[in-house]
Amino acid sequence: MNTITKQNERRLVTLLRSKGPITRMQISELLSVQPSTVTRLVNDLFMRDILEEVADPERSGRRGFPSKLVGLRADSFYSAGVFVDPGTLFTCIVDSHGKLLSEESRLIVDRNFESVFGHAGRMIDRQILDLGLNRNAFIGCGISYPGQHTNKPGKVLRTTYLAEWPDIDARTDLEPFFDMPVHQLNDAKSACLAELLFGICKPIHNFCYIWLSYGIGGAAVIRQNLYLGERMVTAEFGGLFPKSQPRPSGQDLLDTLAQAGHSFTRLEDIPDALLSGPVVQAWVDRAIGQLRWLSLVIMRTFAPEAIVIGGRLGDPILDRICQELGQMETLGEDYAIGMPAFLRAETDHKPQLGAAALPVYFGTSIAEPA
Amino acid sequence: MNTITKQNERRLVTLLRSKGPITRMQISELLSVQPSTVTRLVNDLFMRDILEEVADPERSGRRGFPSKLVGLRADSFYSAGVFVDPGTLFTCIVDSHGKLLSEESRLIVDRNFESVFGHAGRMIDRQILDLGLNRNAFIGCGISYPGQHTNKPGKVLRTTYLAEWPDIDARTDLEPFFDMPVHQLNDAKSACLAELLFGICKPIHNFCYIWLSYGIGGAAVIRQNLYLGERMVTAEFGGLFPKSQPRPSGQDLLDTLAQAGHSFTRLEDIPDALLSGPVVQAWVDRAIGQLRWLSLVIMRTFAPEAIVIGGRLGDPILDRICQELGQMETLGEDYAIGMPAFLRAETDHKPQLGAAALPVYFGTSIAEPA
DNA sequence: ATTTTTATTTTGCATAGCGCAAAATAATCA
DNA sequence: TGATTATTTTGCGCTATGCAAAATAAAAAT
Repeated sequence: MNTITKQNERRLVTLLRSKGPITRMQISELLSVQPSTVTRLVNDLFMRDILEEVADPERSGRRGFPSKLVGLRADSFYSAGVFVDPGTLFTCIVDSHGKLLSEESRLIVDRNFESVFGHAGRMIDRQILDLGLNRNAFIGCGISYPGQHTNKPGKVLRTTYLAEWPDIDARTDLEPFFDMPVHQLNDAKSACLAELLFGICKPIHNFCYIWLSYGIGGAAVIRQNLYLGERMVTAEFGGLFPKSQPRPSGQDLLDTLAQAGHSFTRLEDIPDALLSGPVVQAWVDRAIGQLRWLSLVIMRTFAPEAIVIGGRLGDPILDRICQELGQMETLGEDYAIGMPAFLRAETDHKPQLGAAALPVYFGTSIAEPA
Repeated sequence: MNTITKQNERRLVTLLRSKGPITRMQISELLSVQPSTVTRLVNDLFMRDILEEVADPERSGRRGFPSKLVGLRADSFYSAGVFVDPGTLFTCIVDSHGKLLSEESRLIVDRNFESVFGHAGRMIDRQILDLGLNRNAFIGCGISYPGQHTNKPGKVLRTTYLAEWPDIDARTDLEPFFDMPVHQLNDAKSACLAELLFGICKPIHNFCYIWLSYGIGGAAVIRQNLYLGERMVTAEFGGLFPKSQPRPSGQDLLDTLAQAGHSFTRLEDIPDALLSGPVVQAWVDRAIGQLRWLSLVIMRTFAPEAIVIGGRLGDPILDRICQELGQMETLGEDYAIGMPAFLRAETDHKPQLGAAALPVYFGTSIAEPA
């Protein structure tokens, strides 16, 4: 694989992903390096087929050496993603822009760890073959599933749904199934990376992600870097809610519906009629109040520019939550600092995109120094 | 001033401050650089009188080239600190280890901004003269006072006590009074830096500081770096408490005592007898419950190794709070990750030390890359 | 049509920083 | 006294990058 290792190379790639194609002069200013350094950097990455020049539509009729835009090539590398829904296995291949090139899903009948990842590996292999891609054009494979990270570095707590799974280490336990570098993060943190690299957060340097799925997860991005701490247990927003009422998770929604006589196991199964009905609406109203409080906590701790709402609750609910939070004038009584932007996640429909974002993030991004 | 600019120089200084004197081999390993690089780095800093060799008491009777310890020189530079208590001006000079070389305080009679900082500048000048120090051996002067940072970069919100003050920018408004680089941060964040550089947190890379003074402030240190975000309004823990009961601030303690018939304006005026009496004890009990909840919030967001308790509430109260929090088995019902260490701040008796820590931090520390 | 002006990009040169390998050093051990 | 050992330094070369001058390709002026 065509690895991007140098400090300034990664800074450049991160910049271009965030800004889209820009001129060499802009690169020079934004990276605080000399134009000559940009030339060498860019030429080197051209030769390695990582960057390309694209026509500048705005640039015409102006004096001086015509500037050309430099951008990331979509086909500079590819990434594979595996998302393990408790009942279904989702796999996909994306290009370096995060465009979904192929996807394949499969019901999980045998929940055994070896069985699941054996299938996942074969599904990825098949897709690479079908797309006619070169295997070593792959920067890696990302694995994601619901669960809370433990203190052990590189391990993810087994979920309640997959209770028989062992604590899994990406390198030793998963790599044999995929024959490429493997990265692993839980669903919330992976989804957050998909927004950062491929979605609505591309231009945003500091944000927090509230992941509303069957459970509630979260992630914080600081200076375009996922904040993991040393134990990966940071920004676990689900655990913050007071126990006086149930936290506004998808599981709680299912429970609420069940109590009203509508039993479903999966969030996707809730019919639209019910989603716009009074039971769900009342639940959403309560959730918005709770999430407003959570947003206050986030602003008092991380104080990000934006709070991103995403998850698997579905568009009707998440859109409304995001919209109503965004219209609020304040988050609390003595809340004096400005309101964050509330953004609706773009990539949460396909959690396998989050998984595919992991190798891109760990393989091409970098922390800016303070 | 003998500035420390190079990346590895700052990494080395940060390392030595954190670890104390260590051998060149240890430096090589801990910084992941070649021994030869250490030699050059260290020799360069020797010549600039920033480092010194100290005898290794443990190293004797062992084979091989005897290793000598390399440490920071106490006199490599000095720093000045100004802390503005609403009623009193505290100034000090410290050496590079944070040892207090001199201090001077003065009641504030004229609260006018120019008057206060005019006095502060002259007090610092006098102390430099008295100590016989060279003015350009100073890395800078730190200014600290209670208040919440605003969104405007480099500005500190004027406190309620000093309401007539304008928003102050360190560079433009304060530098004229001191004739050296000036840095400015509120009381909580400055105190946090004093613990990081001079106090109990020297060996700790990730911690959060709960500052219990007349108000409640906070700060977060991530990988030995103060986390300020872009607006400096991060980790404002005081704003997190539910409004159902008053937040456990010094002001609340004074109010509580006043209601019990004991009126004081300053926390230092509370007599010991009262501090060990039932009114204060009951207040502390309530405070511990509230701070336990705050600690849970901190662990769910920043998930630091340690939570540090400091402020101006005085030793009897703060010691007890810290001790009781540290003995708890859990922070909440479904709290599954390990307990943080609860540490009692060492430098909070002298908030001017926090101010003096600012130039040291901004002038010699560095963020480690992720 | 040619020259000038302009903004952008590239080239040549110099230097700082650091890795690698070999040498030097100062102690203990045989 | 010489061998062994751990640590530190020296010599060499490479890479990344800054700086200044040159080259480039367009518009504007002549």
